[in-house]
Amino acid sequence: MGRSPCCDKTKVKRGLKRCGKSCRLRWLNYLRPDIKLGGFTEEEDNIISSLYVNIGSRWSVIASHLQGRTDNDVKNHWNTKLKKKFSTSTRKSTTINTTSITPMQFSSSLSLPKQEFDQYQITNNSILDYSTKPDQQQQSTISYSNDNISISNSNSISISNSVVSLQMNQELPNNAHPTRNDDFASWCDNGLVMDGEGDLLNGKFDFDQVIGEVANFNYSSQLWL
DNA sequence: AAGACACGCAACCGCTCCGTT
DNA sequence: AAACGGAGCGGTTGCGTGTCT
Repeated sequence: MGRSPCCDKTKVKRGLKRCGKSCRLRWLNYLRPDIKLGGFTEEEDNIISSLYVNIGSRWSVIASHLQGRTDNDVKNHWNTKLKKKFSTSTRKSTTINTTSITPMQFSSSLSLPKQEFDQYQITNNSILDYSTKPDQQQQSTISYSNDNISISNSNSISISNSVVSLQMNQELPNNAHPTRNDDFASWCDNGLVMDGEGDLLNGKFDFDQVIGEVANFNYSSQLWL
């Protein structure tokens, strides 16, 4: 037996033949007065990309992080523009070995300015290098003027704000990995640390291990932004 | 000038979830 | 507990418009 259509347009009397469901959708996606149309900012692009890396195509969750944007709008924007931009940028990024699971060793303390994404990504690569190239562990000290991140010798990282993180890894289906307490949290591109629901986190994070570009950690304290 | 092609985006389709009966 | 219906969601389509040849 076939499935019944979502609405019966033969009963719609005139005009564009919109049923109740179509009207509702049009209101939600287009006519609502608080909706922003077009013109995505660089910051919005970054948030969308970051969330997509972490939680996948959960457009409603992603849209909930962008004021005035609908899931449909975000989805269209991703499919038409960001997907290409994103695949181009990840092709250029450093390839990281994802097969080895290596305890993360930090030999330096560092802090990072939230705004300076480029510098931060360089820093991330350096951190990853520590996990994949043990012979270089003692060689670098990185520091910045602000104190958004600090890393100690005891495999823990403190995050005082929502900050930039590790580059995406296309070889993994999802950048979120379970921690010991069965919750999820991960780094992502462009300044966010979030859990499996896409909620942003800050607080103190204790690393268990690093798998490629993904860090497993327990967060001993967490604040919802 | 016109046909082909690419792109952006509103809307549709069909599925799942969840509250109600 | 089961059935039902509405709401919400993500994938996809189709149309209008712009660009290229």
